[in-house]
Amino acid sequence: MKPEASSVDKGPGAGRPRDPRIDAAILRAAAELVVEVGYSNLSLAAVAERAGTTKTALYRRWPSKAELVHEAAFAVPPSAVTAPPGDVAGDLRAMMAGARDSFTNPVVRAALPGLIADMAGNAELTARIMERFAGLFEVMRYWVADSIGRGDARADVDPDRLVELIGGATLLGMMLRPGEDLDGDWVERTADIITHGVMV
Amino acid sequence: MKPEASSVDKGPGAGRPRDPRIDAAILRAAAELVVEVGYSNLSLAAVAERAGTTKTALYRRWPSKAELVHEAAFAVPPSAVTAPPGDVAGDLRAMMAGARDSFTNPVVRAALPGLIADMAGNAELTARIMERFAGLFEVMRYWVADSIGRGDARADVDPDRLVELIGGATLLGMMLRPGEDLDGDWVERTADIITHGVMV
Amino acid sequence: MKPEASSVDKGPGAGRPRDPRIDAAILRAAAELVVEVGYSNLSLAAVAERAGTTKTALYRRWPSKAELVHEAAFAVPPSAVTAPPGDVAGDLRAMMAGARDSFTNPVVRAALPGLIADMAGNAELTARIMERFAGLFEVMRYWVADSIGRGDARADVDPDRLVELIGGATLLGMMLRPGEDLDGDWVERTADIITHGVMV
Amino acid sequence: MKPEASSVDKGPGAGRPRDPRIDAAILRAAAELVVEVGYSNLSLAAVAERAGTTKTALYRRWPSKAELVHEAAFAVPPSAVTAPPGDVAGDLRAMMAGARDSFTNPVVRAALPGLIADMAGNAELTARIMERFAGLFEVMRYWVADSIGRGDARADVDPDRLVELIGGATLLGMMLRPGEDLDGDWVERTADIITHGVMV
DNA sequence: GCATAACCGAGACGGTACGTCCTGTCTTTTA
DNA sequence: TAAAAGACAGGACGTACCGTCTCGGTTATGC
Repeated sequence: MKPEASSVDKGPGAGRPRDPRIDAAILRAAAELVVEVGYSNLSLAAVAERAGTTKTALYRRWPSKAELVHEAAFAVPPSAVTAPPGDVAGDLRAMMAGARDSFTNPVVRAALPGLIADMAGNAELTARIMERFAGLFEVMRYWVADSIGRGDARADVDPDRLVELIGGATLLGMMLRPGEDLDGDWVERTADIITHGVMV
Repeated sequence: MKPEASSVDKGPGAGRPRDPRIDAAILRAAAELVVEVGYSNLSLAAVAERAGTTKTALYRRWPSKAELVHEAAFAVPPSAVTAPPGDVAGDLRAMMAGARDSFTNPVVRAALPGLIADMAGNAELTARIMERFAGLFEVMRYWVADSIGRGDARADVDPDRLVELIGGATLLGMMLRPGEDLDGDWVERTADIITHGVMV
Repeated sequence: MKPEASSVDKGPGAGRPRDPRIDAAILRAAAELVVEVGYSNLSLAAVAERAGTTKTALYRRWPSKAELVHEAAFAVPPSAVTAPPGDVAGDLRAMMAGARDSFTNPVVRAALPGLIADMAGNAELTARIMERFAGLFEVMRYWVADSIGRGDARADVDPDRLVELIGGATLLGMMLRPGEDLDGDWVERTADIITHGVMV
Repeated sequence: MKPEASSVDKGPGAGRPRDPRIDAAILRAAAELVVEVGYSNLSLAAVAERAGTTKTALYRRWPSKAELVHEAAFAVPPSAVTAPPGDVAGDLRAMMAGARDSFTNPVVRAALPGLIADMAGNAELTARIMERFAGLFEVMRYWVADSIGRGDARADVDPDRLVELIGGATLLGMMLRPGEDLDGDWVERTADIITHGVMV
């Protein structure tokens, strides 16, 4: 049995079904532990123990620490912008705040640096993790097209670059401030530059 | 003997002096190996072996893998902008290209994700690595103040946010493209947004 | 359901009857595999797979690896001496050759050392395996009594010791020669000593 | 560093020397544990723990459980016959008792079945273990030649078969009696048969 | 000139985590 | 009920790395 990246169904099939409580217990244990000890000090044996199960059950579900932690950290993918009204400055500030909130989540914050390290040189893992954020790019493309259509944004604004700017600044800002969070002022000042960069 | 973060001189002192060729050989070996196998698969024993020396000599010089690789990767700190004339668009494009060039260096690219992981939760290491980039923030502050003074930049542009936007977008852009580099068009499109965000 | 040591019938009973072809397939697979990979490397999952069935069916029939292999190896219990005429030297040589033939069987040879190991500290298993050889002691007692009666054997020959000498020498001789077999000369020379030890 | 079968010296060499107390502690722990839990339940991690060291140190010294236990059990090789006077019956009885004493040693008794299993199919290990008993065959050859020379033994007695008979009967006798020992009567009765088999 | 201090190589040390394997049991669907 | 499939707990395996240490032996300086 090759482990599925996530514990998805694989047809009804025969055999004893996996106990879904074990899935949940492992994810919960991984989330707790990664916050407590950090990604690199996170041992899969410790996760299994806290989840009240064994390494065997864990490896049956996830092929690596990265896949497990990735799923534990991003159980709910970050949403870009929920309310899409026509206010460029407000929307960008909301996106910025959303990115800040996603990355500031304790589990994400503890897991992200390690995940980044494991992703490097593992294109497959990178792709799987990144597809979770694919929606963000899609939403941004619609938003930019809409803003241009309304005459609020310059015609040559590249939406993919915009995602990279917002996400990258948040990522780097978080890394530069171990211990502390990104406050409202930070969001304001960063969104301000981007807003002027987008507006017509 | 506590090892010095880098192999700086510590007075004449007595005793046999360190062989500087070993310093160089270790740094070279570390740079080569981190590119070949990646940060997490980099073993200090392997570095010592390729350098033709031993772990003992290595640990005498650097206290940890992170410190060693950090020094191997950033032997020359990245310069922000060399020619500082009064062209906002040109300057920002040059800074963007400079960041791109720094992060695209094979050794940096191979080492950075792992360094980020080791930095998390190690504020001391973070500080030491970050001080290498302190000059960037300083230069940016001067550049912004100058541009504002010339009436080319808006008065409320925050230079620190600007550094985070440029560096973060470059970092994230690199991470999203394992294998490929950031081309001129990428630099152009990203710098374009920032430029409009800065200009008055 | 406790499994029976061997797959004996347990009355007609209710429910679906066991498929006897599975019994045979498992025993054949166990015999083949123990020769190929040795006792300690023999996994019950592999036996089940080669037999075209599953561990469930296997464990329903035999409670442990030792019981299964024991039955696979000693499907036919070794006979002591088939023709019982009154020739001490000839009979002992025949017994010696019989022991040699039993232990030289490839399956027995591959299985025996592991079985010995599993028997140690498991008196119940030891008893079950040993009762398969109980007939040998019985036959030997008759044979010795008969030989003494005919005046061919000394009166104080202990038949149980005789069995241990013959079996033990064969066992040890086999162990000392991994790869090769015990030839006719070996049988001759060993039987010679015992014969003189028995004869009046 | 390939582990040496036994922790023999390998020249003066460089590097930190092995701590001989660790060798001793491991052997002692292995001897104790094999008696307590049996060979198959003996885990190398448990041996290391009881010895107050780690698996690493253990694997540095012995390549396998068999090699370690073999050395722990046969720290002193069994001597064949110490007093070699010219009494065939007495000498053989002494040899028999010596074999009995060797195999009855608690450590040997606990270790032997498992060792036998591991030896099977590992000719190299078999050879290494057997060479420890090579002296026995040598001594027996001298003893037989001497006895023949004195006219006490028949000329065609094969000394190697004699070793196999004595050792084999003891081995098998021990295996057939889990829990109990081989008593003086057993030695007497078995030696009696062999003595008559040898004497002229 | 010779002691001292720090270097160098080699490699063992305690410790920890890894990912795999196997055993014997249990739980499910299907026959 | 049995059969097939496969998950489950538990635990050993042998390997790899880390960062420290203990050696014997080698340079430099500095008294």
